[in-house]
Amino acid sequence: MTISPETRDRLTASIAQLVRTGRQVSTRAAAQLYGELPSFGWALLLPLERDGAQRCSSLAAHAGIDVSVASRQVAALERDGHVERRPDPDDGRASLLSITERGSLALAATRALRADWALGALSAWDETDARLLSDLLDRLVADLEPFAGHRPAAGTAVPAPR
Amino acid sequence: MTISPETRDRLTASIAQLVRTGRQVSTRAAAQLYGELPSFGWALLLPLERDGAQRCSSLAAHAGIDVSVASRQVAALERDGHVERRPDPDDGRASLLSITERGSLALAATRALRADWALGALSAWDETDARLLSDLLDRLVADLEPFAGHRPAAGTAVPAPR
DNA sequence: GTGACTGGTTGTAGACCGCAACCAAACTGC
DNA sequence: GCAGTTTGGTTGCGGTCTACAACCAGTCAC
Repeated sequence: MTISPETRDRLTASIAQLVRTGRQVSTRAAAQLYGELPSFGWALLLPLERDGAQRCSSLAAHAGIDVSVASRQVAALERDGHVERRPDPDDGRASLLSITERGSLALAATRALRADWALGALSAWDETDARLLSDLLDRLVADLEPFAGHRPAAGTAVPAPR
Repeated sequence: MTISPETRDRLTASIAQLVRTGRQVSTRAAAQLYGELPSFGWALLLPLERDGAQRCSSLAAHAGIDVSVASRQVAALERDGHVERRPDPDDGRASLLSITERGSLALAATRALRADWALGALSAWDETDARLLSDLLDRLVADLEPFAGHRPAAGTAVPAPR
């Protein structure tokens, strides 16, 4: 036995609520969270800045989205000059994407905006609670991951989605 | 000062990750989470079952979506016989929505499916951790709420989204 | 009764998403 | 080296979820 049905319901309700609120915040407080970047800019530019130039498929995997989606988003970022593309020397089919000066600046600006915003939204939190929540969330995400990513492998407890 | 920048970044990253994973789970594990209901069925039928017949606008507010969206979703549920509509005796413009027998059964079936699913996904959790996380999440949602709901009131620290 | 208000519906449009089809480069075997 | 297959990426298309604006009809104030 793991957790009681009541607690399970409460927990799933809390999660659902957070997901919903998160979506709303990200549309309402868009200016504070995105800056001049499009909504997906953060998720794509951050790995580029942190891990250096990489392929479109790598970004897609990292962001947990389909390559086709990443392709379009990257194209948009490239149009806006936040990202630049050069042919991969090791493989003529692929492109290596890297963040531009302009992209770095935009990312930094967005980071600062987010910091300000978080300062207001999380003012009631102290260090230990925040860390505790973060740890628990990471654990939860890790447990949920198998049900999210890569479509269910054959023979798993997870039947085909439809 | 509230929490350190590092912790703040970590926490926001954890939240973003949960939101993303949550979205993926809800598409991948759709069959386990929704049953025969459409994706929005849970959010609408649950309040109807718990609080009894109510108006469309009430459901919308509860679910945190626009009335127009709720109206369409309710129409779909009504077409499928999960919900029925009768004129509000107190106000001829409004309809009172209530869950039907069929809706109740579908909701119960979905609830059972979810219980099974959660049993697997949350098998590593114990009661105290789950409660703790749930409490922290609720607190977080409460702090985020002002930035989510009702468009920013004039004179608030939150400028117009765009 | 006339005018303002309000609950709800519908038209329209935008943001994301994934799948399928496709192109071109790269690898494989012979 | 040349068919046949695999692989990185792009594009076409359709579906879902969302909000806003325009609108209709019933209600309320006076």
